Amino acid sequence: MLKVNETKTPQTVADHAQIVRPHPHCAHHIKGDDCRVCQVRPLGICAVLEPDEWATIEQISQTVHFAERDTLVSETDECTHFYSITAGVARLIRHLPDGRRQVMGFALPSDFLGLSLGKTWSFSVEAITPMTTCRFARHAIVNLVDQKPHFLMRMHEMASAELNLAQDHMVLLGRLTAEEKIGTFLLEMRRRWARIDGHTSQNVPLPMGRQDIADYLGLTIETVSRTINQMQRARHLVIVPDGIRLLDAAYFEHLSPGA
Amino acid sequence: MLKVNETKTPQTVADHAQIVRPHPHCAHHIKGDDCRVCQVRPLGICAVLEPDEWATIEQISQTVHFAERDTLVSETDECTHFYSITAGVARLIRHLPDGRRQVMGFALPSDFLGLSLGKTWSFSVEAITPMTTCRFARHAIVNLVDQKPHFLMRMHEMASAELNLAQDHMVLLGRLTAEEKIGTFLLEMRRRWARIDGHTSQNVPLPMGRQDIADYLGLTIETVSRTINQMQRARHLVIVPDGIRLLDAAYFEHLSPGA
DNA sequence: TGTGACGCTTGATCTGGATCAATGCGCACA
DNA sequence: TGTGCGCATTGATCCAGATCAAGCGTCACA
Repeated sequence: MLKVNETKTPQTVADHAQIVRPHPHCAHHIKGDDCRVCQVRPLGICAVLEPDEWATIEQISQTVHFAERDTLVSETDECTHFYSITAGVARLIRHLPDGRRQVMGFALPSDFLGLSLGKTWSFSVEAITPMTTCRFARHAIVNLVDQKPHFLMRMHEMASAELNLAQDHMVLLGRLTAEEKIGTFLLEMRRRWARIDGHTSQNVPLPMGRQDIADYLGLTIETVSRTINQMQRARHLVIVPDGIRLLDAAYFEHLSPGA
Repeated sequence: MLKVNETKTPQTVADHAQIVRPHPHCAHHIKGDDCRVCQVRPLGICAVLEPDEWATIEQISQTVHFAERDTLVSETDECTHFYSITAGVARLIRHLPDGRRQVMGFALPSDFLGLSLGKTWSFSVEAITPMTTCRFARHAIVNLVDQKPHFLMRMHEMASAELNLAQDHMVLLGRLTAEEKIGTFLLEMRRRWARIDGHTSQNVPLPMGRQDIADYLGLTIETVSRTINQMQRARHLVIVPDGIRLLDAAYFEHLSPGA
């Protein structure tokens, strides 16, 4: 799953993007996950569970699909369920009363929604592609965390990693130029996809639209479009269907301060 | 501790700022905290400990003082100790190779440094005022967390609150105007001081300099200075020694989107 | 009572990225 | 084979906030 058939053609990225989209159904539920075949288990919240604990998790989880543009959770919702993403991509977003938006991040396969264990969401989650998730009732996870300290420790590890990413992003938003923001973003996405599919490809799938990238980086859609196209004209990358391909990795490494 | 003698004079803020500064010694250690007299215990990491657990904490902690401008931890350091702040204010800061800085946040009394439990720091912590901290060896806290799941849960709660603050700050950095950033910042500081000293005062101590505020809000020092002085000319606030006093709370509430 | 360092303020000017305004392009559906 | 809609691109212009450049007040120390 999520393996890229590495080739020299732009289709590689298209294939990759294709693979993260399961099937275009509306949200529906299927009882009974099978942890033995879960592709993201070693990366996600379940990585610390022993095989004899899989049954426990299976009993409290459901597979839930979402279609593109579905809202998984709304920032005003009470938090009744948590989600572990097994396929697809979502945006975590906060809305201001006047329509301004800030995208807090993108949720990829193996990411967990609900790390804070709080009773309310503080952001909306909207499907960018069709998604498959492993859904848990909040109370079931709270019970599990009470009974299995190593599971709580795993939640804490993942929340800490999230906090670290958030701090990286504060530096980006507060102190980087538009060009540095785009470059850093592309390297971040390449790194995250590599962790999931196990390949270090120069192809970076970008299932989110230009407006989402702009709202993630604190820019406008015009600046995102212009900057990426300037990078293409300068032969630093090529724009391919559903993403970009990095041509000049050194340029991006140099561009991204502190990494 | 940290009580404000509420009066109508600007001296209130100066008094307040005075009180958060213990004494101007260089960093030195005093063995043996006394949790019974700890002023921030109900607010900090120790809030979940029962009186019979205080002895455990006292055994693994030391009181450590820092002078203004001392560096508590450096972003490249290995993390050998954690700190619970009992008095004073510090800045959490990331440096870019070319000298640009991003202040991730300000650490106030009752804040804990090391919530992520990781082996390395990802930011520097620099004392803005003289500080008093309760210091713990990392391994001692890791042991404690292993033995007392409710203590781990407390760490997780506080880390989650931190993540939430970080996300608020991303919205600020990415989507607010300079005026909105300053207004939101002042309300945030008022709220945080109120939690510590128990008063809702219109006096907001600002022990950090203008440059620190600028680096926290993604602005320049000139824009911070101009904006605050414009607010003063418009009678929304008055600048007092070591801080500001809010005159027109409604203006600030209206200015700050989503709060 | 200097004096020099430091932090803050204020003014003049500049500019990176926002805003405003078309245009293009691909794809779903008639 | 159209036609309309949603997105991306591109150009022209604008402006919020950065940059550049003086002051100014206060405090530590000579």
